[in-house]
Amino acid sequence: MTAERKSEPAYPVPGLERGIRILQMFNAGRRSIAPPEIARELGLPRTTVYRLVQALEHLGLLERLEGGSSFRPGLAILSLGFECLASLDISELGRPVLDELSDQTGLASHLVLRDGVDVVVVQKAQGKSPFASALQIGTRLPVHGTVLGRMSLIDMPKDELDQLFDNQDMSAFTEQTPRTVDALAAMLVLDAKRGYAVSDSFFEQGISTIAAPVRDQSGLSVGAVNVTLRGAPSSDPAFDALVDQVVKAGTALSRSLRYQRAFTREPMPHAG
Amino acid sequence: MTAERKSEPAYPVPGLERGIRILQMFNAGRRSIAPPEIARELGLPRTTVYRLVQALEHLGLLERLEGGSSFRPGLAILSLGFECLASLDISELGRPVLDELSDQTGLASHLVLRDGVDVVVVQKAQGKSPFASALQIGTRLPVHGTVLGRMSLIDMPKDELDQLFDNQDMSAFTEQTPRTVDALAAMLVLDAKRGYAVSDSFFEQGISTIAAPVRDQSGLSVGAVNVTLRGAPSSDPAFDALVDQVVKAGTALSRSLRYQRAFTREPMPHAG
DNA sequence: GATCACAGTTTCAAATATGGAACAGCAGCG
DNA sequence: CGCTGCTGTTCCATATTTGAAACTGTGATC
Repeated sequence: MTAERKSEPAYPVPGLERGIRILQMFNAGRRSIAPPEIARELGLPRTTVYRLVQALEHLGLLERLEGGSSFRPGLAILSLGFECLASLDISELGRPVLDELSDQTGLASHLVLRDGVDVVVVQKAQGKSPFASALQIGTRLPVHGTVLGRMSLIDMPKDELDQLFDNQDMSAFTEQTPRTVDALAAMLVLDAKRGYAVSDSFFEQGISTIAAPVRDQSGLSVGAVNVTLRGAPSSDPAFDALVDQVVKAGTALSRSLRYQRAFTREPMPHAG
Repeated sequence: MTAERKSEPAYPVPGLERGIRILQMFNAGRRSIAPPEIARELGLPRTTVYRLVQALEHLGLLERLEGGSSFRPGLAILSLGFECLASLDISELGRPVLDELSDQTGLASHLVLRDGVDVVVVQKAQGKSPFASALQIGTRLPVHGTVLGRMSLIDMPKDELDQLFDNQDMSAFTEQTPRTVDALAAMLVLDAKRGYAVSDSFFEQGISTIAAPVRDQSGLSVGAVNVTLRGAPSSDPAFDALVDQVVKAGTALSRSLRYQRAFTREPMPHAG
């Protein structure tokens, strides 16, 4: 599911990798898991799973569903550098921009960053929109199958694209999903020229999206911002205004990012 | 730093535990760490640390600061069941309540849940307050040294308190911090009677807090809600109104929690 | 320029975690 | 009722990870 980095792990730490894989099994639709499921899905010996689960529980990363032997994520998850990610420059600086975007449009807005062949939701705002956002912080979406993903890719040279999707499956979600890197690249050319992208119920049915790129200090797109709305955006009378607002939010975010990232080196050299 | 669970791990998975400890070294004031620091602080062999760090990088949990060999948390952190925690009942349901509280008071507000001898910030709202909240989601605060913590404890029987703090150090942050369980218990009696707690620059200098308990379906306090303000709250002319609003938010959150948790068992039994 | 301290990497024997096998407890089913 | 399949747990030999030692490179200090 999650993008694999390079192919070979160099030096293995199986205990660690497996424990992490267990935690990664949880998502918005999967809030509790029992050990046998883990063993089956990860292809691990039962004994090992019980040990891992015990260790994770001991660390507070898993909590036993009362009574039973199923587990859900524990609060200690939030101690895993998340506090750090939450204060991540772009995420923190992005907040006001997203808030304003949502306020002005009355729509839910999201900021995503690309991570391999996924984009990850790192910040969102809901404003006073009647419909809550469908995306949670931390949600991952396939980069090739969403406008948010495509906006994150528009500055990537073709050879890097090839490399990125080498051996990656490009499952089709709808008929419009590109199934080859070439098809994707063709879409990206258009996307780049346009400077924004619109999906009529592209990834999720009934939810449409208008997205614009977010660039870092090097001027290359590293993520995207969007608003989500019900129904077909192109039929919305305020469509052009909407696009304009999203694009503006994108450039505002890019500016924050450019400004900030230069100082990301060693904000607080630990005083040994 | 983080609360240890039970004393003995039963069955060890050193690789996992150590990897997790590395990730836990990051916090709001510690955004990047170099391997030698890790080795020193965790008391691990250098070789081992390099291997662990490599494994974590491979998993996308750490990112190499460009050029150097220091690391910061990677976006894959957000795949560790965090999406699940983000949609955690109380956290999700708490949002509107916090938003309203911040809107009405113009102050930053926070929702914390108790986890061992810490409380963890699981949700926050800033409203249009001129000063941003000092607390990040995921931040842990010592339960005995903060009003948020004390509000989370007010329903705990003395013997459980003793057990909880058995072998836990109760460092003093200010002169008012209770240094023994007995002293804490005495404060809690008063806190419980009052139904809220106020700190004049208690934990952090210059920042004051008004907190109220949040109870689960069993009627016992499991967390707390607060607003933070600059200066001394007791001198604020709207003090009584503020307290009232915070307490109301607390009971509103308690209601959501009571309502929701009953269904937390197996929301989506995986269709193996 | 020589010396020292530290960062980063590789090797390999030794210590350790791992997982197969075996057992008990339960539920469903013929 | 006994059989079968699944879960949870314990034990122990073995295969694996681990970490001391050794080596290189770099930068500070004398």
